[in-house]
Amino acid sequence: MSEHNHNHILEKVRNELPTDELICDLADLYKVFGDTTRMKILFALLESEMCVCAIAELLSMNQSAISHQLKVLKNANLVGNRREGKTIYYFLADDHVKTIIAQGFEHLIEE
Amino acid sequence: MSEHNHNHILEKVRNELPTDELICDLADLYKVFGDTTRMKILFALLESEMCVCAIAELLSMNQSAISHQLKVLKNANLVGNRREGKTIYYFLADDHVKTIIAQGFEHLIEE
DNA sequence: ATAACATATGAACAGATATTCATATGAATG
DNA sequence: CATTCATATGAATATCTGTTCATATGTTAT
Repeated sequence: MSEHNHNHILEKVRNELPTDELICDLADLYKVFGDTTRMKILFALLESEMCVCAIAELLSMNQSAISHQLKVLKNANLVGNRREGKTIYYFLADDHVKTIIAQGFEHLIEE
Repeated sequence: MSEHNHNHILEKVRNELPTDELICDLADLYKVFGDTTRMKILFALLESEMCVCAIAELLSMNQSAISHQLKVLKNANLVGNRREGKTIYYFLADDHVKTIIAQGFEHLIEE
């Protein structure tokens, strides 16, 4: 245990930290963006709504994998879906996806 | 394999998809935000630069865990550090951290 | 030089996560 | 109502990830 006295800073920072719950929620949200498959799905939906099997074909992955990931995206309220007969179309839920991705982009290009 | 014909959409979307490499880089960036410990560290640094042991004390975690996570943050160019004698201070590398977190926030509060 | 302190690193382990396979649900159609 | 098609779901598995422990590096002071 260190006797280093950073108590001033600690107190200051501690008061400004969000609650554990909020931090968890935020981390959980970003976790959703932190997977290649889901990121590809989001990019695809950025262009057009798509049904599950079209996404699967696009990414050359099996239908089950895509379904599982769409569920994750839906739980995070990043996508919505609508039924049309047998097929279910998925689409981006709101514009945050676009802005969040754009922000990441900007960070990357600055190296 | 489905005989459903979504070939029009597939072609359209395929042409707009970023390269696998870019998508991977983006996912890797968000992965870094997708962990509670790292998120807490980022929030702390948002207030003030801090040395490793101060962060460890703040989060009640051992020094090694914090060091490992700081390395992850540094590899993603999200934090930088400077040495002052024995102690090493970490700080946010740029303003993207702030804007990326803010964007996630906005999504959360909209439920 | 040696001791003490701050941080970094590597190996090991436990817990989380993505994909696959098999199967279930649910809608349309003959 | 039985079959087919589109999607969803649960269990199993293999991989990845975060933390811990032990130890190494590097700096300061005696």
